[in-house]
Amino acid sequence: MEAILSRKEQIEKTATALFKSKGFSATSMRDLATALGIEAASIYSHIKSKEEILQRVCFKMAQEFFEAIDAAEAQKGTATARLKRAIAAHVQVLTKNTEASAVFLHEWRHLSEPMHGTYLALRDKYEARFRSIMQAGISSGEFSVPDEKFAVLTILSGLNWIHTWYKPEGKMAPEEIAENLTEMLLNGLTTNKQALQDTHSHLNTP
Amino acid sequence: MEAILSRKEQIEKTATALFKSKGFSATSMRDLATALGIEAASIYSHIKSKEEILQRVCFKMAQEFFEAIDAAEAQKGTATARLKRAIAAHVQVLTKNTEASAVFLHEWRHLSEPMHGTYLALRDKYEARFRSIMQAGISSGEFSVPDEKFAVLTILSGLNWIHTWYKPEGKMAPEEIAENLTEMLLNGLTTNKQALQDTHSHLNTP
DNA sequence: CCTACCGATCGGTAGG
DNA sequence: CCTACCGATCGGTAGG
Repeated sequence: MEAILSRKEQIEKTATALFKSKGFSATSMRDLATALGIEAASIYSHIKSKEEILQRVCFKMAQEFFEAIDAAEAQKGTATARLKRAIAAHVQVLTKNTEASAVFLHEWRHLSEPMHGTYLALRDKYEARFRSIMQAGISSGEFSVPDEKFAVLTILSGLNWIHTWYKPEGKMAPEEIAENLTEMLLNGLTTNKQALQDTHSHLNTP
Repeated sequence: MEAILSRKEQIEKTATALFKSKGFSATSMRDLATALGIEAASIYSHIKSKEEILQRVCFKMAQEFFEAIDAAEAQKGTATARLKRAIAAHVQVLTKNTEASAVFLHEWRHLSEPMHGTYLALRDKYEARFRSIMQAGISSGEFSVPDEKFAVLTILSGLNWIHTWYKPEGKMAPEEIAENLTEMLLNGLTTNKQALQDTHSHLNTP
């Protein structure tokens, strides 16, 4: 199951690991060359620039996320079911590519124009997919939420920290992570929905 | 209400804004000097090194977060009430210092040892405060959660994206943000807790 | 893929 | 706070 990587793919993979751990700007082409066991100048036989690597990683991951949500939304169902599938799909992509996901989520701001703008537009398009599920759930009465955009961003931020700790050999499988997150985000922490009212009770106190 | 800033404070404030927007590594002392209207060499009359600025920002914010949670936990109450206050306190600190918060949350990895280790230890201590509230809530039956550490990190990640969009002049006030987040995290999205069961129904289907 | 090298820029210091 | 400057390192190119 070990894929044979072309030199270009090796460069991308090694660079992704370095970009994640040191950040794009703090990673030099000499760092990358050393990690690959070659000279810095040799890298340029395979790629045009340092930024090209970042572009490839960012847009490859964008594509993966879109393909995953396309698959998740291919089946119909209640908004709840669709949201659950979208979350699971997102978690699958994140856990399958933790390093590339970290770069995708944190290093994109080092893209120069027009790629920087393209990235932001794609991100908004992706978030819009979640927003439309959210709207459907609000219309159908499945969801009750203060602000739909706010809710979507809270959900996504609840998903996007996974790459910071997920390890394939860890005790939690991707499906389990997705299930736990869905449970928390859809049903909340409290055992009964009245519990929160307690914190407002002082309003009724003389 | 405009505080008069010492030159050192001006340097820190300007550097914080640059570190947030460009990242620590991509911000040069010449960038900082230009933003301040002085020469790069002059900065060193006030600070010892570029990293010293980062250290000061990171540990000043750490202190603010601890002071806030100390205040939030000074009053007793149910775990639900304490969690709600801890969330509100965290949101207050985040919204009052969006730029410093961004640096605190994203640029700390550029700290060198031993500060890097100190930072991580402080972060764990802070998370432990939330974990202990979570444990109390589980013991008392207020909370039902798959994994307590997982739940805490999901909550914090749901809070820590706020700095990316919050504007003091925006339509949502910090208290409102805290309330919306608490509502979402404690009660979830769904109008009734049975809704999620629908997505499991295929298990019972022949 | 390497040697040899480029101009630019980096964080920081000396000395006033 | 400035001028003048340091050695180190940067991303990248020429030419093989």
